[in-house]
Amino acid sequence: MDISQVAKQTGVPASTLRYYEKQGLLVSLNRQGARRMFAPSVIQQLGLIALGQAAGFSLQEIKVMLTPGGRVKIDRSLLSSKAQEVDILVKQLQVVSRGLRHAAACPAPSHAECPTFRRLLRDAASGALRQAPKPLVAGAKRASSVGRASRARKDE
Amino acid sequence: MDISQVAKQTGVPASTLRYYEKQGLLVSLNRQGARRMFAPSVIQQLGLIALGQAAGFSLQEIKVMLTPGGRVKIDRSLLSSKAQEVDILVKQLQVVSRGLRHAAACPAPSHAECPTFRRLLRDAASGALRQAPKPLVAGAKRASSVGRASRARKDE
DNA sequence: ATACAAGTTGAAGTCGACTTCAACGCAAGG
DNA sequence: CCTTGCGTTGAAGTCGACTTCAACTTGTAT
Repeated sequence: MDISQVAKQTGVPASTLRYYEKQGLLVSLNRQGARRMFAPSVIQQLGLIALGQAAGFSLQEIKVMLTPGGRVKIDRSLLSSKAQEVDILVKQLQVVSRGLRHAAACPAPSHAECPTFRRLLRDAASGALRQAPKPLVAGAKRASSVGRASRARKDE
Repeated sequence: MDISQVAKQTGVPASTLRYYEKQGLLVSLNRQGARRMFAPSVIQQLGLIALGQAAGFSLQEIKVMLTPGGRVKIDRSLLSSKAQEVDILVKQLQVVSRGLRHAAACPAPSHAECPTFRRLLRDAASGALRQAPKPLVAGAKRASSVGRASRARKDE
């Protein structure tokens, strides 16, 4: 598959694919002339990367988890500790969600006065922020829909 | 309270407080000479900001939600739609968590072969990333522990 | 053969949320 | 008086994950 095919199928822009390769997350090799040719497995690899990102791993962290071939070679304990982190984050976000809903519903003129809100605020502040794990779902504004992709983004 | 007191009590660095003020998220006024003096309510305001950030609002979004006095003045529907987004994110993260746990537990030599993993991968990739809402908990590497003071840590 | 779309590269730009820096102000204490 | 030390400012730097750009080279269709 050439770069634009991968881009179309996965929704990951070509520039990102090149970037990933430069960062060592992807291997393409077997170039046809100057052009990259990717093995079909690249789609799996991109899925892995997406999963890793969604879990809050940085690209560099993800990199050390992939063998050159793109297979998972991970330290299982690292993985499950990350899963725990994600779970913690989930709990914090649920608190946040409750906080938002309360703020939306509570008719109190000043939320600062409402004990419920104050508690949520404390939880959200000391909890949710204090030990925030990672940039979580950062830059992923659009793009990346590895599962399938009708039409991709225009790249450079 | 002067800036360093606020910093100590909240854990938010002075530079951040100045930054927030410059961005219009905080009001300090009543300066003593050249020095900022904050009303005690600033702590509440910082809590609100922390909550907003944890919910995935950008500082600018948070700004429009606070009246100059630091009170919530929010468009309630905006709030609850944000709460929904957070809920969606929570669901996605739960998928991610399951994916991580599976990867940690599954003995298959190649995860690419495991149907369970493939499914999780697809979900994580097309779901979790595709419509990620906001930078969520971005830069908050350390700092910000509004709920507790400089010493002694209790609960979480 | 020639045009043109698509690929390649390294370098630089972007974005958000801060941090760091240099240069300077000012009040209190030795 | 003069140092110490916190405070102030605007400007610039940082970080991660990309994107965009300029300048080319290639593959393919006509």
